[in-house]
Amino acid sequence: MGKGHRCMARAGLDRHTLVLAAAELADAHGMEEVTLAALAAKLGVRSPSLYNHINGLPGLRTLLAVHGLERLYEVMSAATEGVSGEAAVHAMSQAYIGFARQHPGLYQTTLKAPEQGDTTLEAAGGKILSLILQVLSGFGLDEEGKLHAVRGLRSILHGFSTLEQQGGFGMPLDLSVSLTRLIRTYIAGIRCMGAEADSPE
Amino acid sequence: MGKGHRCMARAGLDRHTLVLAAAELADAHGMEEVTLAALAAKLGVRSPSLYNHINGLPGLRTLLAVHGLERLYEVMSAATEGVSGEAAVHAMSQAYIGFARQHPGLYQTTLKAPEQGDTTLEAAGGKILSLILQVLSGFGLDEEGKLHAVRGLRSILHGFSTLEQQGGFGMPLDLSVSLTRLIRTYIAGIRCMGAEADSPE
DNA sequence: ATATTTTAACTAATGACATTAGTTTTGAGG
DNA sequence: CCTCAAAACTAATGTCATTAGTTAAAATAT
Repeated sequence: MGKGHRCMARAGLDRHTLVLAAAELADAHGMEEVTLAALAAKLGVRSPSLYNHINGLPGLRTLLAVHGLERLYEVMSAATEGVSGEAAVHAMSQAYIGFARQHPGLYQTTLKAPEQGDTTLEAAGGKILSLILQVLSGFGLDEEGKLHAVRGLRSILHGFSTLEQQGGFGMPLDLSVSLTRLIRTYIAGIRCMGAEADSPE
Repeated sequence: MGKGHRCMARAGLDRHTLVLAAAELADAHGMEEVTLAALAAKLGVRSPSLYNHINGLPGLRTLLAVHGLERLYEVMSAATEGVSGEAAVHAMSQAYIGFARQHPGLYQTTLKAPEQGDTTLEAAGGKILSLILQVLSGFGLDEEGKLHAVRGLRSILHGFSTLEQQGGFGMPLDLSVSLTRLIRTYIAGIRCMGAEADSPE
């Protein structure tokens, strides 16, 4: 139904519409500007009306996190389709960084809220974890080694994304080259260390 | 007139005191709780009084970032004193992660504000960059390779810190082991790749 | 010592925001 | 047509940052 100009018909909002609009705000203006006031203005309603669909600003942030993780999983999963080994790691990494570049605000929300008992959020994160685990198969790592490697790769990808986005890399040096080299170096390390003994520090 | 000396009136506040108090707030309760209202309450004054010393909340955040970077540089520098090679990389990394663990709020501010023209902030970041560059010497990297490696190591350290702090690592696996393995793997990668040709992607 | 200047503190006021409570209106089902 | 739950609204409260203008104390000059 049409968007009334005044205090007219219902706006026909639902939770999903709110999340999509909030994601647009986040990517366009940054997460600081994702306020209920701005979201309500964008949707043509008053702020309190949003409470019919979401659980306040914290609730919206959680929904954004889940949405972001699901979208992130999609691009990562699509990128690794039919690829394996080192090529899969590179493809997945490019997809991850690309997502963060294309959706800076939404990406930021994905790390926000590890609330306890939020099964949807945990599930969304779990799918990404499984995907990375799968991509890291075939490098001769045992189960524990794979888990450590997942942490390593996630650290690399998240750290690179964050530093890139807020200009932490001030040096005039090609970012794509940096990323490719970083991933290649990490994989080479996994390969080179595979044969060695696990020397304690 | 000479402006080199301080003139303290009633409560004896100055910029440094404010920054220290704000850093305590940040580490104790998180950056969201670092408000001018909370800071003023902690210091026993009213919020507007703080404007005599800082440039509003954005100014305070910038000061916190500089302070955090300087403290971070101190621990990183101290850790690498008299060490070199792989041991220096490990020591520096442990110091970095340790700082982030001990000062979660202050660490968070160090990435916050890359404002333009802020020379003190750039200087503080530059010192850390130089230190990492120095630690990465002696691995047979050329100049460009070293710059890429700095980006890599910073990504690793920042990504690991962030994910660790907000519980992104949900798995029941020793964090110290993960970090040590990650650094060791990265260094091994640098070593193993040193001889190879720079194959394009 | 007294006067002047500087400045750090204050009070008061404004505007943005989130949130709650209570009210009206809408749209769908009986 | 009537009823009812949901979705929108208005009104109100409280927190926060920020600005303007005031007061008083410390530092400095006379």
